[in-house]
Amino acid sequence: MSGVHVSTVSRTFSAPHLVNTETRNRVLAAAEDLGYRPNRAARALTTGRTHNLGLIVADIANPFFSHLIKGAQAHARTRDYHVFVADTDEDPQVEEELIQTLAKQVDGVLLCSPRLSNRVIEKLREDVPFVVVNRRMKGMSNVLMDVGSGAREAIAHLVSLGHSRIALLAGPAGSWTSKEITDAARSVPGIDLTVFGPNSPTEHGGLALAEAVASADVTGVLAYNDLMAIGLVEGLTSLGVDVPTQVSVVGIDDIVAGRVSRPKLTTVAMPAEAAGRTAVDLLLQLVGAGETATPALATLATNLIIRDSTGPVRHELRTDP
Amino acid sequence: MSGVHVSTVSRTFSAPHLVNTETRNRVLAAAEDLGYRPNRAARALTTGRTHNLGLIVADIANPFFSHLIKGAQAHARTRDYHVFVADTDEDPQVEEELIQTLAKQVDGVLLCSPRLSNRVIEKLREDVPFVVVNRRMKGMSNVLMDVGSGAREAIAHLVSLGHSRIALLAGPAGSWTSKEITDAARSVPGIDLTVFGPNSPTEHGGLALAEAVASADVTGVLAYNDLMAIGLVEGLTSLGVDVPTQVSVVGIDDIVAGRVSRPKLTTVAMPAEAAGRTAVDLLLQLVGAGETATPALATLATNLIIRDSTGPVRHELRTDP
DNA sequence: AGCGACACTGCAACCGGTTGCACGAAACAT
DNA sequence: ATGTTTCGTGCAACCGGTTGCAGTGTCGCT
Repeated sequence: MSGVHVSTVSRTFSAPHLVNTETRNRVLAAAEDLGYRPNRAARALTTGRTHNLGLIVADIANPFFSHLIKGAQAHARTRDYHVFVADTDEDPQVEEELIQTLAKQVDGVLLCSPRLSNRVIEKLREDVPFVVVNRRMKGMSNVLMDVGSGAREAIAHLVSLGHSRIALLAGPAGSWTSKEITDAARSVPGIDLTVFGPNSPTEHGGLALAEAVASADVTGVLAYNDLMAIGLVEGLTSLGVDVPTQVSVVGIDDIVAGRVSRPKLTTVAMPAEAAGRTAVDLLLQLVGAGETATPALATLATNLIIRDSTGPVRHELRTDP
Repeated sequence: MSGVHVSTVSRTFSAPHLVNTETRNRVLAAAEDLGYRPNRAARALTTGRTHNLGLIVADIANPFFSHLIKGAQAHARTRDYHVFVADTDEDPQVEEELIQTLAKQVDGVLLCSPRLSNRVIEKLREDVPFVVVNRRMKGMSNVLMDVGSGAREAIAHLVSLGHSRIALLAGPAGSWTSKEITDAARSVPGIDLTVFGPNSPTEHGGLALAEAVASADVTGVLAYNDLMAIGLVEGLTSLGVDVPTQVSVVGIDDIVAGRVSRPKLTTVAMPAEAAGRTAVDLLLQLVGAGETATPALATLATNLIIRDSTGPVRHELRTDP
């Protein structure tokens, strides 16, 4: 209605300095009037930039991921990007489909704790730039938590309390983090380690292991995440095994539920929000640089939070029957 | 490479019956070979259908929403739709921007527990079809939880335990659910109700109210959600007020943290996953029907789950000083 | 007055598909 | 053998923007 060519309208929004102030104002006024906003999808057709990022997680209900998501979304917003989140339900098949669908609708994808094989990820990478969180992949940008040293710290804590027979509840198959934790635990000398898994990384997964843990000859447990640890504690308690006097339990993640459950959960805190922010930074860097991009690696520190689910081993109760 | 016109390729994917079986196979083979997939965004330009839905929540870290999201995503997937989730951080401003950006990239939006005013929502509605969850809006499709009767049931439970001086911890300003709960509570005869709020619907929000609740002359509390209830219990406990012997607390939502916190939280369960599924159904119905759509209303039942955070009032302790 | 520089703005091709229409060939009917 | 369908495919316009190029008008300078 302002009687100008579409290209002028276009420039008003994407290159304001190229259009006369007065014309621009007229266009803006008309746009305001008609409630017009440039169509991002159409723009993406020619520019190749959607100004959207995709974020894929295995389980949106896992509080660890929620915080990562919040960090990523808030940070992306400050860079005029939007983050679309999708949940794979721990299903590698769904994960792959999701990436392919997302590929053309976003400028880059944050892949968090993928369950896919490295090979498939390498292939998908041709379709869209990636930053992989919680998995080390050569030649790609990664955001990692130093979960190995977190696990070692947790086990050192158990050892310092006198525990030497320790169980490790592994996470899901395909999880890099789970492998990392397992390797770290195995590398600790002088302990007797039993590994259970792979398991579903949920409260239910922990609950299901209660009997096995109770009948195994262990006094300390490190779980793949807090959800499992909480489930385990619940299970042990209902079996009449007290935490921490009979078994000490350490989780990983530091989610709210761990702080309010009783006993309060000792855990390895993961900087989820920071990871989300960092991942967005690396991804935008990658997107901006195009083909020439150098993959970057960020490793974030973890730290042990000692609460009430761990305590000194009681030797007298653990003599032979 | 298969030597056919683009339009034939297009038809191979969007109208297979129009193309010769043999040609189709050749195209599909070539596509497979080149890793070609139709660009959804480009398709959307002409068809007006992106096959994407947007889902907007106030706080993705709230477990109630996580389950709603999972329900919606899983259900949408079976209809060949994808759901993009975005978090507003409880900020109406962000909520509005998000809707506008999403508007052209999705076929419809699920707006969950909006903080925006009805007026603004009515306006935004011209840009994109909506289904509003947890808010009654005339002329629009809604998915509601019968939170009013849930609240009445919760209060009846408290009354049956002998409580009559009851506190209500309201939710955030602008929340329809909060208003609904408050109205329901006020409509219960024979109790002495104190309303606190509006409050931040988080653990921290509940924690912050502990002192006020402790010094108010109440023996029963109904909180806007479990997160607040958990925070309140934490706060009361650290003030030396025991739950449930001195104060009984009821939450709303039935999140995991409530089941593992001690005492286990009595709560009004909300069918979050079902709500997500239902909302997707209504939205697709709306999208399919275009302008002629009749708005639908779905109300889902809630139910009281009695656990350990509520108990009989102890009259002897509550005599005057 | 004449000329180049500069600031705007319009033109048209393009992004990657979709779709109504037309056309040719094969199949069927008369 | 000829006329009529039917089927399969190509053509070209279009969706809503972006952008290189060219054209116009204004201004300053010699």
